[in-house]
Amino acid sequence: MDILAELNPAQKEAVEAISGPVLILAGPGSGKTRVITQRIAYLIRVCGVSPYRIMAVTFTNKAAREMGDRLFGKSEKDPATPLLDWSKRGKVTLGTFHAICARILRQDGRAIGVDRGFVIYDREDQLSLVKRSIQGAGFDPKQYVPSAILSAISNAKSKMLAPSDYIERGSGYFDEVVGRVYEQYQQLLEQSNALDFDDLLLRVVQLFSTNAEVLTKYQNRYLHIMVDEFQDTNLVQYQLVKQIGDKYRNICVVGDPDQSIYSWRSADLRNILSFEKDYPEAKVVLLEQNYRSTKTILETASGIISANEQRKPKELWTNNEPGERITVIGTYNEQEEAQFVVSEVERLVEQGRARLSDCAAMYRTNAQSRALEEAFIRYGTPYRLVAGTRFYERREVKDIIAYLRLIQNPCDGVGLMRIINTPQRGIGQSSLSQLAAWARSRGVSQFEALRLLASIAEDEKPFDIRTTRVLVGFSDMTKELIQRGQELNLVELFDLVIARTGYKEYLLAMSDGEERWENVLELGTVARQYADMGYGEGLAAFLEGVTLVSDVDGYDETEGAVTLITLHQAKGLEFPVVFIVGLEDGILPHIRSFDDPAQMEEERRLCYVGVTRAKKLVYLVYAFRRNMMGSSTANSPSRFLQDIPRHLISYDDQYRGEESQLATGAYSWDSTPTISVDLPELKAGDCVCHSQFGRGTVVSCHPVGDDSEVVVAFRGVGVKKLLLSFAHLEKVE
DNA sequence: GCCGTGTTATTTTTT
DNA sequence: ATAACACGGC
Repeated sequence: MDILAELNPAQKEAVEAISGPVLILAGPGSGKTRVITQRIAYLIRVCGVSPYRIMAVTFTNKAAREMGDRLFGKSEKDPATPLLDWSKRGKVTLGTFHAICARILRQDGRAIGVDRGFVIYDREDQLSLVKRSIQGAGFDPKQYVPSAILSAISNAKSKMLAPSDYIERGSGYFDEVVGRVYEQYQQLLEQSNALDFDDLLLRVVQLFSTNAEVLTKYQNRYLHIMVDEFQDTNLVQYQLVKQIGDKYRNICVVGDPDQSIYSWRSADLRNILSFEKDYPEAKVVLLEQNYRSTKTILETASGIISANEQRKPKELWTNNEPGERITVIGTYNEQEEAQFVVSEVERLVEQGRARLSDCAAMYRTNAQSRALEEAFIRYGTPYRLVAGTRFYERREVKDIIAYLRLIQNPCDGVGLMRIINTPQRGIGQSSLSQLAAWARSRGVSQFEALRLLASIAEDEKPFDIRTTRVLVGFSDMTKELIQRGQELNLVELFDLVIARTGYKEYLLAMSDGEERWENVLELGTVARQYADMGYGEGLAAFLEGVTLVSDVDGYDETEGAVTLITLHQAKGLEFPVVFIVGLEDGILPHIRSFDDPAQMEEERRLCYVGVTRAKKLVYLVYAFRRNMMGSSTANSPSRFLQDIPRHLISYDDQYRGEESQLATGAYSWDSTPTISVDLPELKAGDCVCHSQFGRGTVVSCHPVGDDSEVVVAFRGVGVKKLLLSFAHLEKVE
């Protein structure tokens, strides 16, 4: 197969420009992922570059996996003809910055004192460490918001400021506090043999700048480096690319300034400018032809983004059909908004114009998903929430992970504190502070203190008999787990942890215990994938995997359900039908960005990203009233709507400012059920089956208009209110 | 030390 | 509206 066939001239240019730095500015839907994959294939197949010498950095794990699938096939016997042999998969360095850096540090971190067994702290772990650091630095933990301090610390790290730099540069009281806490925080991290997300990157930069030998090794290896979503990289990431690519300078970065939406995570658009400055010989390729959207959608998006002032104008164009006009619609409140989305989806599906999986509803904040979910449940329309309570953030999942983490790395202080009394074993606050004080007086970590406690003679124990007994009991248990861990594979170890801690019984005693236990079992399924790796190796790989996952990683577009997703998560995805809800001033743009023009522009880009996800149909929905945190507020339609040329909108008489037209019922949709199968007669106590929720028992059933509202308690799911005509309930005997 | 109740902050987005 | 958190009684 000719790799260059079916590429347009600009894409071809981007693929063929293999020597020297390249900057690809790629508009939405311009085939940039395709260009990157073809480029890799071209390097290997046509130019004879060893796959081992290529690094490709993606924004999410999912993007990495997909790129791998496209290049090498999904499995050894993938029927689709991939561009390259399956055997070459795994030879290309392919992953997120964080995953790649974790790998480098396991390999070579020793050179700067990073122990091979390090664990990675996620945001929750970080927050708990910040709380401890606030205290450790001598401040009142109630006086400061840990998340604010954490984000200041993370910001500092993204700018490569060490605690001492930060304290030196800081001005004012808050900076002083942050600096001191940062100092403590970093110290605690080191004691715990742990790295946070920022450290993963930072330590590699440090490794490379202090250790010429290691740097040279990587520089010699990576003949070609490619970075996707370059507009969302931060300073450290840029530094990293520069370091590794410095020898061959075959660096290809791909991005779109208009889709930069992560400045709050310290992503810095200036990286694109710096690139042009640092690599003046760089070839710049513009990908401006859009293959994704209709003309109407593209023009809508252009209308929205053109209003940004800090921006280089560019000309996107498409050969696609003009398509249908977009729909702008005002509803009374978020319930009506959600109802509109569901009924419109149902209408499109009935008319055969879309499948459920073709549709996505996007929103600015996670909280907005609730109203949508409720409507989808009531109508019985299958949906898929991309980030509910995230699986790996669930308490029970994190507990088990903490046990496993402690086995890999007994220094893990945050993990230890998490599980030392979970399940409860009588180690309360006072025991803990005694232990902490004793550990400090001995100059050892708390975990070491436990070991020490177990070993000293009965009559010399520093605590009372009861406290000592529980602490030593815990110490013995972890000791056993760590020892047995040496000879067990991950699944056996997993089971042993649960058996030895009584975790199952602990969960099942809770009211929602079954559901939680299922989550633990689910985690066990994940662990199974690592069972055939050697001890340590499997455990480390598992822990790394579960910490670096993102929500979109588990997202599967083939599922027969509507996607509910934040605008941020939607980046890089596409759908035939897109609903953006909450198009109101205060939501999108978000109220927190009102006072900063730069942030305001980012909100606009976010809106742009949403619209450009769509292939065929776009619905922009806003609500007149919205309940937020308990109270109801009235919002005006988003200012972004005003920048859409009128002739592109099919239903635009709503938001011209006349409040009377915003009343409920200003639009209509078919509220009568169109499916006229024989509905089952249901009464309390009946067993029913639902396509999504499975088996359940009817709690109550009463008529509402010519329909019935059924309340069902689903096993392991909870109690749901459903409309009989929509829910597709089947009666089970 | 545990468990219940009342109080409070929380919500912008996440590798 | 909800969940984490603090406080007080057992």
